[in-house]
Amino acid sequence: MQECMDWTSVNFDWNRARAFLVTAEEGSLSAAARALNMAQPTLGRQVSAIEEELGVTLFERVGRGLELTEAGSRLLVHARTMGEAAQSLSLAATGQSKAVEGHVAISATELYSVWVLPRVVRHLRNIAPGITIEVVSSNEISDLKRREADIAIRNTRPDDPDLIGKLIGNDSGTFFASPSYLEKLGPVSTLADLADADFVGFGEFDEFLGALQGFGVPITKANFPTRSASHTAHWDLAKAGLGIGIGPCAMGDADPGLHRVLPTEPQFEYPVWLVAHRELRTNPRVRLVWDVLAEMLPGILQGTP
Amino acid sequence: MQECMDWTSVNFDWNRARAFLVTAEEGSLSAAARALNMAQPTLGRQVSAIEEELGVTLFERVGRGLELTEAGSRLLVHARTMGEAAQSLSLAATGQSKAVEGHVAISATELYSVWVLPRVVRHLRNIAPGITIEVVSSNEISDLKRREADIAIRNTRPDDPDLIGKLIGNDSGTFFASPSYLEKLGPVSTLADLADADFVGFGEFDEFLGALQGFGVPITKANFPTRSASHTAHWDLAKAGLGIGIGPCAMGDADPGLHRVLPTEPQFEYPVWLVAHRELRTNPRVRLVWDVLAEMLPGILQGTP
DNA sequence: CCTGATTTATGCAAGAATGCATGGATTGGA
DNA sequence: TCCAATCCATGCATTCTTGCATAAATCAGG
Repeated sequence: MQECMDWTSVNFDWNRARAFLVTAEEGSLSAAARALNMAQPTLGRQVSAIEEELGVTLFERVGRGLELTEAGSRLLVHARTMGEAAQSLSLAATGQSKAVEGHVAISATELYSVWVLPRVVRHLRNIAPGITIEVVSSNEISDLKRREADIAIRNTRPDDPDLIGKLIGNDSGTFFASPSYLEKLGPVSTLADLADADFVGFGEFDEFLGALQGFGVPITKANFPTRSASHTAHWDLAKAGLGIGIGPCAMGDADPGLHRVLPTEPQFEYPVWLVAHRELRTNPRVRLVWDVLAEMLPGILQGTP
Repeated sequence: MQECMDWTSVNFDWNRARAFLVTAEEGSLSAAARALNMAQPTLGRQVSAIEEELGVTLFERVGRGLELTEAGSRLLVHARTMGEAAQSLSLAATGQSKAVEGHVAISATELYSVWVLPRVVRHLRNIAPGITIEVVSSNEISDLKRREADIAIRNTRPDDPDLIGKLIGNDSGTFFASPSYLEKLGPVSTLADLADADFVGFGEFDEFLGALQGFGVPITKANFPTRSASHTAHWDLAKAGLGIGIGPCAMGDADPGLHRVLPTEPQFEYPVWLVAHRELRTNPRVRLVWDVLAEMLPGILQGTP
């Protein structure tokens, strides 16, 4: 243990680093000031101050608005790490705070319940021991207004004005099948080669079939010898070699028991929304779970565990 | 790109996080105040402020001195991440600063020149494009006073009062040999089994032999059929299967062409010092290289690339 | 070309953080 | 047991930062 560390290099004003970070991310001093609930001149002075303190020009004053210099973008990555650590610190702190105790129910589709939520819940248990989590696994659009869940992960924008939503990003799904079935099927180079393939169906049958045909997959009802209303069952049936299934790209790619039928096609894109009661957002423990979900979901969906 | 990010969780006072970090690392408010060139009451108030801001008690006031609470230690890891990022930011900034341009010569032993310095130089080239680096590879104790090098990595504490030194940590070396030679040698379970082994010698012969015998290795001059004054040549001779060589544990463990002769024995421990002119420490570009070395060396020596 | 909206920069008063000096408390050793 | 050293907490004058109001500058669109 080195007792006498040299702190001179961390002796600059960290708040100015924060000013630099959110100014760069938001794109302008005014927007950053709004985001931080501060006055715009304050942020401008902080940015100028850190520029002088570090001896580096971070932004080029080009007309209205600022533009990152090359040095600024190189320094921004470190400011981002600081920001992420600050966010983690803040989240973990509100978790440790004895004020947040109680129960939070998260609703998600079946596949998300087994694919993304376990990690999130594990992390939540670490940073907020006082919170108990309930996972409501359902393919139905869970009714938040009836308190079946406090937070829901959905694939559509919420339309109810009482609900507040946050767009996390886009997830994508594609065709997967077990290696054994792919061997039986023979080589597949285009979607047209799937005319005689077996598919494992799930959910609303006609809607599903229509979507596939819209993508140029030449299939009919005869291509569905197996079928389940449960998405997890559908997934396991595909894994058992009974045909081609559909699931999130990141989930299938991470599963050694499944391979993509085609490397890139087809690509089903759908948005991922976090939804909650507008009033519940102010509840500290729901707010904590919300923030942790918003922090972790993008990484998980992009398949970077 | 999500345009409207939520910055509320990074909206706390980052300087207070810094106060928390160095107070925890230094162990007391007074020591932290000295390290940061601040007054002790200031730091005390900042720590109290962040405790109230986060709603978490970070320190237990126990007599004289503070003691981290459990929540505090859990939050400290995030503060450490912030601090490391802040240090990287600061270093990269002084590197980008156009003030630091010129030449810096680093002296190191032959093995360190090929094992640790390449990574450091690569990193330096990234964060400080204006600095050119010269690696002075020499087993001799390079004379800093004659300007053969600006910074030296040594294994002894500098005794000259004009030189300033910083202890990086301890490195350790042990016996390595190629798989082919280990097979030829047969099973080895204790140091006594090495009485008939071939060693590759290097450096001062008698001193080397004495040190080995002091470790309880039963060898004589007859055990040294091969020998080189160059440490890198000695290393490559061992890699070529000509006998047992000695080198840093982390370096040998990372080399697929070499295995340890014995899993833990013998363990040669030696300190690693960074040395420079006292006056040169104030030179910004030398200071930058010094700081980067101090930051990277511990990780490299412990074999965590 | 001109207008309106939006941005960055500056002046000034209020507020907050800082440093110094000091008091109170605890530990370790003579 | 007492003393010296060390540490944390508090009061107060000073310095620094912040926020508001406003000016100057730039871009988009009619």
